[in-house]
Amino acid sequence: MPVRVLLEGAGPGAKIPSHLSRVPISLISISSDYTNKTVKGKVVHKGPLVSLADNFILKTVIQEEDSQPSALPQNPSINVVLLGALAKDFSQAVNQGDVVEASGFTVGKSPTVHKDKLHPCNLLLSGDDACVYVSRLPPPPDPRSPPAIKRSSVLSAEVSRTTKAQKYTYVKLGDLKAGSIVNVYGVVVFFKQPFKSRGTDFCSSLKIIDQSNQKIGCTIFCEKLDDHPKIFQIGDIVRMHRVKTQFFNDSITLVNTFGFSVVAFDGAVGGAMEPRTSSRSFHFDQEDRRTVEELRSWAASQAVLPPVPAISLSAVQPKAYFDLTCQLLAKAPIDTTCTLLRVWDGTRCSHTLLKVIVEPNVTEGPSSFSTERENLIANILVYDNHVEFARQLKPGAFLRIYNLRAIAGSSKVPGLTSSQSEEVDHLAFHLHGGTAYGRGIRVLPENSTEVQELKRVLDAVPEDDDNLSKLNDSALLEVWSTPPESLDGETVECSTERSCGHDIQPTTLSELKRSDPGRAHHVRVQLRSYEPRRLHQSLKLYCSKCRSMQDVPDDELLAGLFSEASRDSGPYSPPPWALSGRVDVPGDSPGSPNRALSVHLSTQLMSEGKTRELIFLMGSTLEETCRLTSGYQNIVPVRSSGGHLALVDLSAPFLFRGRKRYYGCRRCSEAAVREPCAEGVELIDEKVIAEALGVQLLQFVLLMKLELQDATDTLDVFLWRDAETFFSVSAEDVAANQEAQNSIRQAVDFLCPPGGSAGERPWLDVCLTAYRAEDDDGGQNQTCYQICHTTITKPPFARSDPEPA
DNA sequence: GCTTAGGGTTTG
Repeated sequence: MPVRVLLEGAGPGAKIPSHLSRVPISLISISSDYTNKTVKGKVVHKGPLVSLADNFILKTVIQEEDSQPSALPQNPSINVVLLGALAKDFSQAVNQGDVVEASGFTVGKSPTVHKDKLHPCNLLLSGDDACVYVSRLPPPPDPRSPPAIKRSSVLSAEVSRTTKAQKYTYVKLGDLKAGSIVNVYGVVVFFKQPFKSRGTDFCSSLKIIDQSNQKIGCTIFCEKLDDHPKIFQIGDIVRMHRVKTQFFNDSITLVNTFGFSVVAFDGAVGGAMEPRTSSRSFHFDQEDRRTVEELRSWAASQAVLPPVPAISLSAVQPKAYFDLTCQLLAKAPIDTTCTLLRVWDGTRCSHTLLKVIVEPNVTEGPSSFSTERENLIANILVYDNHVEFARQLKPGAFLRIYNLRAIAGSSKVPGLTSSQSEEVDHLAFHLHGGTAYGRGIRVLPENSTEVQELKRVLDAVPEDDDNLSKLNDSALLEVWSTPPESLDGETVECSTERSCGHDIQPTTLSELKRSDPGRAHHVRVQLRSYEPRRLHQSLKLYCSKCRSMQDVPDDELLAGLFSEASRDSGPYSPPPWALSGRVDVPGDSPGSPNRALSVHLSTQLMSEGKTRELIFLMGSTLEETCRLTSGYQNIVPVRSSGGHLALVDLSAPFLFRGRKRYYGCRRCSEAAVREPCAEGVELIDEKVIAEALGVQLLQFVLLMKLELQDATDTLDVFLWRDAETFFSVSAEDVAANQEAQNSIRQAVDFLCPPGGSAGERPWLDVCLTAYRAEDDDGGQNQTCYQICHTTITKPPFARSDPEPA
C-alpha cells in the first residue's frame, strides 16, 4: 500500500522507517539526492483525482508546518504530483488539512512557479519506491485539555469511524423531534463567530434553514476553536454530525453532543466544493455533493436569506454597519478595553479616514505609511471581548470583521490627544463589545476564495511611491456612472457595441425574464459580477463532435504525464515510414549537460527537405518539449507501448506548435502514430496532423458566467460562443500567451472594477439570445441566456502607462 | 465536571 495511515499508539509497523530522514521544504533543490529522505507538510490543497486511459494523476500542495503557531504569514509550500495507484490511494485516504510525509520522490522544476509563487521545485511521486505516510496525530498538548485518557478515546473513535465507512442519514430541519441525536444539513442565515463562554468552552451560535423552510438555532460548545463551524458569511452551508435536539422557548434547538463534527461549504451556486473542517477524516460522497448543490440552488432561488452586509471600504457610508474583508497591516493597544487595528482592502473610502494617534513604540507592524497608502488605511477600534482576540492577530493576516460600525468624526476616540483638533466627518470604525449581531473577527485562510479575491485587489494597488494615476476619477467616472435615463435614450455612453443587425428595441431585464425563450433581446446593463473569478479557469477545451467540455490541464499535471511517459520505454520497432535518429536537447542552464533524445521523422517529408516541419519526439520532459519548439514547427510527443510507437496519453497535448499546444478528445479520437500525407499540402498545421493521427481536435473556448444588472433586475448569462468576439481575442491565443490573458483581465476589471461600486461600472449595450436547455440533472428544461454579437469597444484604462506629469 | 448560551430594536 503506497499510502499508509499512521496512528499514534497503533504499535510497531505504523512508524516511518528509521532509515529515512526529513528534509525541510525550503531546502529542496534540483541537484540533491533524495534517496532515504522524506518531506513533511500539511495538505493545504488537494486537487481532484484525474483518471487517464490507464493511469491516475493527482496534484496536491503541502506546506511546511511550523512548530511555533503563526510565526510567519506563510510557510514554504511545494507542489506534489502523484501518479498511478498512489494518486488513487491518496485521493481516498488523505484530506486537506492532513499532515503527510512523502518518500521515494524525485524533484523537478515546478512549471507553475510564476503563477502560484510556490516553491521553484515540485515533487514527483511515482512507481514502487514512492510512499506517502499520513500522520493522524492527536492535537498538540494543551495545558487546559483533560488528561490523556480522553484523548485516546477520541482517537479510537476516529479510527472506528474511518474503518466503518459509515453511511449517514440527514434529517430535514422541519422533521426534527426533541430528544434525539441527528445529522443535519442547513444554510446559515445567522451566525456568531466562536466566543469565550463563561464555562470551559468556546461557543458558536448559528441559525440554519433548509428546504423545509424551518429555521433552527444551533449552539456549539467546543474547547478548541478549530472544531467550531468555519462560517465566513451568511449563505454558507453546514453539515453537522451528532447534534442533539432539545426544546427551548417552544422551539427545537440543536446542540452538539459527543462525537460532534461539522463541515462548512461556500454557499455560492457553482462555487468550489472545498470542505472547511478540522476533522482528520470525514465522509463526503456524491450524495453529499448533491445535497450541497441542492441547498445552494434552493437558497439562491429563495428570498429567505438576509442580505450579506459585506462591502468594501469604497462603499462605506457613515453610520453603516457592515462586514469588512481586509488585511491587517499594523495594530496598537489603546488601553485595556480598546485596541487599534490598521487595515486595508485596496479600495479607497469616499470619506476621509480618521487618523488615530497612538503612543510611540507600541505599534506592531509598520508605525507609518506613505501618504497615499495612509489614505487607503482604515483605523478600526475594537473593544472589550474583541481585544483579547485582536491580541493574537499578526500583521499580514487576512480578516473578516463582522458588524463594524462606521462613525463620522468622533473627537472622543481614545488616544486622540487633546492637542489634536476634532476631525469632523472623518470616518473611524468601531467593533463594539459583545457578540450581538454576530460582532466578531475571523481570520480567513490563505487559500479561501475570499482571500484570493482580496489579494487580487491588493496586488492591483500601485506601489507606494507611485505618483498615483489620476485616471480613476471624476470626469470619466461621471460618464460611466450615469444610469440610463430612458431605454432608448442616447444619453448614456456604452462600452460595448452590438453587431447583430437585429432591429429590436432595448428591453429591461425584468421584461426579458417574462418573455418566451427562443428570441434575441437587446438590453442595456452593467456587469455586476462574473465567474470564474480566476480567469484562467474560463479557458476550456471543447469537442465539437461529442460536445463535451473539459478544463485545460495545468503544467504541473502535464509535467507529471511527460515524466511518466518517459519512464517505461520498453523496446519497440519504429513504423516502416519513419527515419529514426537522435536530437540534442540543450541543458536548461549553461553548466548542465545536453541530453540526446530519440526522434522519428517522416521519410516523405525528409525527402522533400522538410526536416524541421515535424518530429515525433520520445522521452522528453514537458520543459524540453517546449524548448525544442523553437527549432521544429510541429512536435508530436510519443512513447513506446506494446512494442510500438504510441501517442502520450491524450490528457496531454498531442502536438506542440510554437507556444501553442493542441489537445485531442479522448472519447472521439482513435489515435495512432501515422505518417501525415504531405503531398500537395502547403502548410503542415494542427488539422493536417490531427487528421493523420486519428485525433479529434479539441477547440479552445472561453466560457464565463456573467451577472448582468439594470434598474429592474439581475440576470445570469453565459458568454461562450461569442466570447472571442466580446473580448476581441482568440481563445487559442489566450491559451498560448500572457498578453491575451492580460487583455481579458483588463477588460473584465474595466467592466467590473475590483471592489468598485455600481457607479464605477460602465453601461453595456448587449445582444442576448434566450434558449431552452436541459439542466444537469437531465430532466428539467430551463431558460438560458447567452451574450452574442457584442464587442467591448472602450479600451480599459492603461493603468500601467500613466501620462507623463 | 457535563456547564457554557439560548441572536436582535446596536456605547466608546
